[in-house]
Amino acid sequence: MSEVRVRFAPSPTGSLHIGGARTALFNWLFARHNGGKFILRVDDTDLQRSTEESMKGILEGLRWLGIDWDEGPIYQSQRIEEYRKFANKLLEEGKAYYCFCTKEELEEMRKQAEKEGRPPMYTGKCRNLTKEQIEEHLRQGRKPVIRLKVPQQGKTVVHDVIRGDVEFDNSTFDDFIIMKSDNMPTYNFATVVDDYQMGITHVIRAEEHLSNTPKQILIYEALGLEIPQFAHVSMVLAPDRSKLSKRHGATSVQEFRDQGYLPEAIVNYITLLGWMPKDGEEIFDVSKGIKEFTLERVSKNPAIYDVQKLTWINGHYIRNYDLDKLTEAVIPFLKAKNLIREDFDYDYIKKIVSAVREREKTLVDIADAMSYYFTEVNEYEEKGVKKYLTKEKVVDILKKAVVTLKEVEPFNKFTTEEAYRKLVEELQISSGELFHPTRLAISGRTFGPGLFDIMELLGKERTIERIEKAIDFIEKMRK
RNA sequence: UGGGAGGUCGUCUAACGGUAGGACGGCGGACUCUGGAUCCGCUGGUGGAGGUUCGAGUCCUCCCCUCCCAGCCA
Repeated sequence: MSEVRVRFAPSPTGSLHIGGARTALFNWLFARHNGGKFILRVDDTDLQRSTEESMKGILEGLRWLGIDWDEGPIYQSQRIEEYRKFANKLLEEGKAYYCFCTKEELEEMRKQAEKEGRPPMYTGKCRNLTKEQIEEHLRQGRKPVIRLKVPQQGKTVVHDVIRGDVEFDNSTFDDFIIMKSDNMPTYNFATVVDDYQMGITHVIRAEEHLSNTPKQILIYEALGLEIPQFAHVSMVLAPDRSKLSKRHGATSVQEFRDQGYLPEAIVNYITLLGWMPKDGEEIFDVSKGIKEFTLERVSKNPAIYDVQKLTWINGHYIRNYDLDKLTEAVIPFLKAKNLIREDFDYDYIKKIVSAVREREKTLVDIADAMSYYFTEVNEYEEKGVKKYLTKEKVVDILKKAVVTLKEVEPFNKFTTEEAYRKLVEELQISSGELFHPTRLAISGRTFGPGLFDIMELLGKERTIERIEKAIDFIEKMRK
């Protein structure tokens, strides 16, 4: 058995969306599981739509996810002579031919088929041109495409590792184009030449290409090349079951990254779209995926991605990440919110992250939850105001809290909690009557880390100052 | 119109022809401050109709639904 060689071959015409990332990941897992090679190829023969920016984004997204490639990126646009060489071989052997049909002629065939209720197909009009006719057309400066001569009888069978044998009747194919009139290859042709020359053993890709596969097999056969194994993984669909597109909200790896998802969480989640470890445990790290991944256990169903489940998984990773690593990950989000500049107190941020991580599910949420440690509290949550700051005794309670806190030394979560509980007893009130207004005063919010954690992190001075400010607010509100 | 693939709780995914289970979500409860964290409980499914079989999510037939391909895009 030769070495496993698989490839991921994105077209640089858009972002790396989660469906593509999932396909790349399955290829990568398969390569790593089998001690083989993962090759990155770039299908950039659509010269009009391919962009450098898109290419960069895809590479960056793969790197960020940790999907490293062993060879490449190999650009199709730099291999045009290879495709032309193989096309000429087919021409010389009479297995392909020039077609001079104009776009208008092709359109006419399409309309005729529609009128007769047939599927649109090329009629084979140029299939049997004489050498003289061909030369005459060329002399006139007409630019032909090259079409493969497709056998008109028999079946082509795709032996799919995931789905089993899939049969196609050759009569359903026309003589499809392999080289365009601009002398660039079509997708099906370039793919065959590349996969052969790169020694690809398994073509693992999305199911949308299953219907293209018999055409590729016909090309392999015409060229006399050995056919790789195919595995078509199911589509990842949008929540409305259509193909992923921007109207569905975040779909790309970059967008999820910008929303504060961790690469490990995304990798864990997208692995579950069509596969699962034997023990059924859904949180696992990538080494376990590498150890257990096989194509035979890949599901055939289309999958609809679920942002809520991804978010739940992300929360798990946030709670269990190495604290320093998590702090480093949060810092760009703090900067994006202008909460910190270049000279920040790393240890202080780390302490807050540690307090905040238990209750948040994305890095954006964490940064948001940290804002009141860095900026002044100028607003209070409206529902909190109504619920806690309109009570008759709240001002007296908060004034007494200030007096009490001024005496607390050292000022940490234990001493503040002890002082607060003692105050609750003295005043003969419920804990809530003291704790809730305090939380709102010092954070502006009704939820968050433990109250005494917040106090310790803010420090004595700011805690007291904010409570006093809230007292002012309440008194003004009462006028 | 032709060809191809699929169909298990709302979503993802398990189940040698032999007990339909897990997770997320939703609902409820517990947490001597919150709850948008955590823990516990509940809820909820084999698209439909036949057939084969002692026994069908699983095998067969028909119907229905969804997706993909039929671009000189990939």
